[in-house]
Amino acid sequence: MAPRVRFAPSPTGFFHVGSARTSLFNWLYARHTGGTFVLRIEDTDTERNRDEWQAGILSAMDWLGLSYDEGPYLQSSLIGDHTAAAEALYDAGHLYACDCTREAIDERKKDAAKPGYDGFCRDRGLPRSSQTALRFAVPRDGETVVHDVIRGDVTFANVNYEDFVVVRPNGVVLYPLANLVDDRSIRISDVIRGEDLLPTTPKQIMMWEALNNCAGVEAVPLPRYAHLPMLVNEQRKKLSKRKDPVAVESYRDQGYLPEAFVNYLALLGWSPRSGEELVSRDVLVEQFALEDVSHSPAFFDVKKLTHLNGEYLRAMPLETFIEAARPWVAPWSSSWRPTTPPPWSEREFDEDLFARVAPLVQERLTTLGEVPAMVGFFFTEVTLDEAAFEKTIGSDPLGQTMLAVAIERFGGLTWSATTLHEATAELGEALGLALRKAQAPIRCAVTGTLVGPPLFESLEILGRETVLTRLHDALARVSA
RNA sequence: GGUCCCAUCGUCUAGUGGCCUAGGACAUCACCCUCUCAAGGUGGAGGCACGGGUUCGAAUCCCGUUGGGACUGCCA
Repeated sequence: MAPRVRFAPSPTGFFHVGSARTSLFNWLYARHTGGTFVLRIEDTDTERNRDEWQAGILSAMDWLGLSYDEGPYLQSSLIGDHTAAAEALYDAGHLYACDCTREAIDERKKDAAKPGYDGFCRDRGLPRSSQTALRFAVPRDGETVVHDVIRGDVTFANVNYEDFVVVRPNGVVLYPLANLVDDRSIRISDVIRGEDLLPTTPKQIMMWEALNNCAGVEAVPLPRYAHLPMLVNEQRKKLSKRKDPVAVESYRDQGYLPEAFVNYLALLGWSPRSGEELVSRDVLVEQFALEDVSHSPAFFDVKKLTHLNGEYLRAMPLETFIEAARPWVAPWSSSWRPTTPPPWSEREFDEDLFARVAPLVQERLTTLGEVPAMVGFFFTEVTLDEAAFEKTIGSDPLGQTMLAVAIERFGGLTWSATTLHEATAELGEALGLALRKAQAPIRCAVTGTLVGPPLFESLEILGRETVLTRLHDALARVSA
């Protein structure tokens, strides 16, 4: 039977790169096997749950192209199932009432050999009330084995587990059971999730099997488990929402492409058998195998992501690139827009002009967010880099001469990149300047900086009038 | 503290007992190309955590040590 996998985020913050990776691996597995990818939102933590986070998850998944086949199911709408399962477990004697307070437990724990709850109420036969939680009676002996697809069999001795709380005094069923009941209801066959959940898996297996033996409960086969290695930061700690730059949305904002992001994420903890690193989504789907997932944690390296992004950017057909850049260069005509607007106005911007400029910048970018700064001088006044001006013009008489002769020569020139190139070379030569030196003051005067797109093509596009004006302005600035 | 997981260049990884003088990619350094900056090309430096076994032979298998991490909630 085709696998059924699920991604079950809780909407308690920005969509996290770790979650994105988990989601991607589930998606890849489903697509590779022809299975079903189910989305379930675990929205039962009313304290931290927020609608905007939920919308954020959906939009980030959409951006990454992680399409789901079923759902989204809302965990909050499945609460009836959770309660029914808890009742069945209670009736079968797997759950018992406990009225111990945290303080009482901690007090007894002081001189106990083992930390955690000591099973104090297990045999007290307390009646259920609004003051009692329900705990799962963990077998005192034996062991539970997790048959993990990635790690092999992992054995846990049952004595290491305390009788954990399953239902709060107010009747709310807690995560370990709720999550498992939903997986049963939705008939999940393969649970692919972060390694941080490996130690709690035995609890879920115990409850799953207990449930299968309860009267009136349909037996459901245990899912296969696959625990993915963690994503860590430079300190080798699990990525933290608080301290690490993990919001997927912020990568989109900076101008990373979804294809590059997906490609990079897939390479964290997995590598295709072909050994290639630039891997299209189709090839990812074709080659992905859970068995090939690595065992050790991976560091999320933005530098490598950035490199990959540059590769994707350069590989794009020009028209695709122009459209991809739209949110950054013409946000007013885009349905989605980054937080930082371009330094020009809608009136100043010119679509056709940008189309001519685009090929000049496409190959020198790593992210789309860099576009506005790189092409700003085409659409608005130059933003002068003072240090660059001082170096090439302000304190350099030859630079000033260069500007003066250029103004004279450019005035009567047939206007093209080639002729501008030749003219500049000749003028420089006459002054004993190599082309790299000769072009610097012109570049600075016209673009404001010493680095940028190819100069002569830029001059051609900018036009004689603008170029001459800027050369004059730069010269005037010296005498001022 | 307890339980569990993990361990190849700085980083992501290839490697499943001989093909390993350990391969690739990012980052880094040098040079080339070049109107700047990129891109590209060429080359360099850089790693099997340690100690025992097993074996004719170990990065690869076993044990131990060390190191790192996760979990240990009436959050999800």
